Amino acid sequence: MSKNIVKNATDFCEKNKHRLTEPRLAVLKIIISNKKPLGAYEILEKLGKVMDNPKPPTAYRAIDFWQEHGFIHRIESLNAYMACGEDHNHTGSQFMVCHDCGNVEEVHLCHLPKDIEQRVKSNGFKIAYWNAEISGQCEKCQ
Amino acid sequence: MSKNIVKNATDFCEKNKHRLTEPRLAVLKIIISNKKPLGAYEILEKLGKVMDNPKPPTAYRAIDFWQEHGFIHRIESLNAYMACGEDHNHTGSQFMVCHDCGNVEEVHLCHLPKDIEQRVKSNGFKIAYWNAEISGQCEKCQ
DNA sequence: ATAGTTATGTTACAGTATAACACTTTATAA
DNA sequence: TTATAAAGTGTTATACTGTAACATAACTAT
Repeated sequence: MSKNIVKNATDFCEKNKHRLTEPRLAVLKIIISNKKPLGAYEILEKLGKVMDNPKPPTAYRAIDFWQEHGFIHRIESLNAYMACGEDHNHTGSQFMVCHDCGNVEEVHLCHLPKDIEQRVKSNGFKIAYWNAEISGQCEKCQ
Repeated sequence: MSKNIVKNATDFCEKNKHRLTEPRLAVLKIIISNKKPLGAYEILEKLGKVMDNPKPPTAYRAIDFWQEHGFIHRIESLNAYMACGEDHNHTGSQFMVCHDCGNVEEVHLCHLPKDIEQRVKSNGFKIAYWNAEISGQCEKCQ
């Protein structure tokens, strides 16, 4: 599973002539190997166990890179990042966030639900992508 | 319109025995009187024209107060706050965010769209509220 | 080889948010 | 009616999150 993401990322970089550099690979692995979303400075700290004294921009650049290309998502309400749970590339992301245990699970929907789409289109708005965060209690915490 | 919100807020405070203090009222008015969402430090700066040298917690406390009670919403992707565009109280908020002009418009949907609800329920997740930010281009910017 | 491009290393700082504690105001009730 | 509790503010300091800017290195393609 994690291996699969790394494989996909490697292929992606080759195909698109992006460099799979040390900080990029390390940051991706750190994010993949955590079930819960990680803050940038948590990532940076873990990165420090693998690189010599990395600075914030090193972490942020790698985070931005993977995010731009859809391998990780940012959970806005937590200022945190986690691996994309889908196997295909997509911009925009939807999550269930458990406010008891902090677990976050992706609920990806390829298409904007009709109800919203209708409302948005009636405003003449042209959708690029959409993010949603659904807060509540996960099954385990009930 | 703005008057209406202040009226609603005043009534709300009376009914619920919350105090409509100077910083609270001033912050609400500042947010109401701006069409676009404002950052906390923008609010703080404007607050400084009405109060003597207010500090961040003064602004944040008032912001948190109105947000908790549904009078304003936070736009996570912008770290900014704007008045609720609906006339009724609701937690959770949905917005269209124009990435050209920066305008933000509320598209409130009382109920979570069926597609999402189904996905979420199939995960055994209990929804408390949900936020969405739809990015794209507003009508004017096309 | 050399130029152009992509990416990193580093310093410094900007922007966002909160902990903690002393003080004031308001409501409650002994 | 004063004492007490509860709600809210003032203030200092600091924590957390993110980026600008510039020098250097590593690939790419002639």
